[in-house]
Amino acid sequence: MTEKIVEYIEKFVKLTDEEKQLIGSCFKEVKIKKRQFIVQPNFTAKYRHYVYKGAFRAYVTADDGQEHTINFAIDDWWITDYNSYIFQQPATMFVVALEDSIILQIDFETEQEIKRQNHKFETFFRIIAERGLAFQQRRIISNLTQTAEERYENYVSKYPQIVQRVPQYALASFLGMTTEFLSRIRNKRISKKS
Amino acid sequence: MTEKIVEYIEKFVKLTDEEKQLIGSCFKEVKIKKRQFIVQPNFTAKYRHYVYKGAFRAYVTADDGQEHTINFAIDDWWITDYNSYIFQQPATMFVVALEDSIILQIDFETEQEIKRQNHKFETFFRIIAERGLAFQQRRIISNLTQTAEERYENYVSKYPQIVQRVPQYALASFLGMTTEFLSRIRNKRISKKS
DNA sequence: CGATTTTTTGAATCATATCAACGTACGTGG
DNA sequence: CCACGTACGTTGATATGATTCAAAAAATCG
Repeated sequence: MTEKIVEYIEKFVKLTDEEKQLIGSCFKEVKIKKRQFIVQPNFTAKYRHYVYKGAFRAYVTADDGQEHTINFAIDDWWITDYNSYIFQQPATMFVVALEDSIILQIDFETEQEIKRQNHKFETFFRIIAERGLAFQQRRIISNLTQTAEERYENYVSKYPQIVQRVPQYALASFLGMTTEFLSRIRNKRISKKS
Repeated sequence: MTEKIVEYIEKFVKLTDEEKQLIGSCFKEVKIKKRQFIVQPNFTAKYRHYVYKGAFRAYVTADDGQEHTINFAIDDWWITDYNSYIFQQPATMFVVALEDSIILQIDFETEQEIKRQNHKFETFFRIIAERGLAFQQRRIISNLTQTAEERYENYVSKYPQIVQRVPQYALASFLGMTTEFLSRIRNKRISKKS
């Protein structure tokens, strides 16, 4: 089961058989049922989660009770409350399974240890942090420059696999609009096409 | 001049005198005049810039010509188009000096080399990427959950030094609103206070 | 100083939210 | 495997936060 994550890591840094063995052993496989939480507010996020198979949604709830989706993660993506995990502070986000899923998780202490021990793992985590940074920068730009409809069209064309797998209210709150408005956008689009 | 950046790096990783010497020599000091660009669209961002003294603004221009501020950087902050720098692809952003400034810049190849050579530098850049990630996550949450007025109040209380130093139209576009609307918010606030 | 850039103000308009009600689909227990 | 309840998506009417445009006022700069 850890073969997949080793393969993933090898896309970024070449590993010896011994290193593959080591890094594989750092991750624990966990089955998560739909609607189960893997991160909750006020608890420190102890793990960084790699999605082996399944789908997750990270969100916050505003003062008025509304949920705002911060991120999605499906097969081969990572998810956690980074602010909580990196600084080992209480989380502000929920991370919940949208389907029955399998994750591979590494805990904070173990991650620190293997980064300290082996330059290659330090490099690997540096690379995924940088990629996350670039990814989020693109999202910030999209949010600032595009209308609700453009953000939706853009997201559908870039991440069709996610659009298909997540509930519409979650997608709407990710894109910064209400469920109702997203519904109207979709209907408009369908009637345009036909 | 490079003492300051070495001191900054030492906050995250302890260095020997030799390493201090080495990392200091990787940065080049450059004076930048107000309104001068250090990153421009279509050119690959060759450098990561540390602001020794001064103020910068990173922004994109949308199809309709409107400018949207992506980031600010003042003394002791870093700035570049990360998407361009990390992947060495053509930039989409401008980065411009808001005042006469002094920066310390490291070029992509040099950075790669010192990260490869010394575990500590790899660690350092991993840490700043992670912090950037956490920082941007907070911004995304703020944009999704708060009204224009709340975003402004929040930003003023967290980054008063920046609010004081950047033009209002730049701040407005950073916070995702028009200059006019920000002006109205500020006036409302002043009259409330008195 | 005059010229340019930035901020302010007012009025009209627009994109999106809200609220309420209804239709649909799904998953869960019997 | 059906039926029921809850979760999800749609639609219409109305409300509102924020934008747009235009023009004046204020601040900054050479």
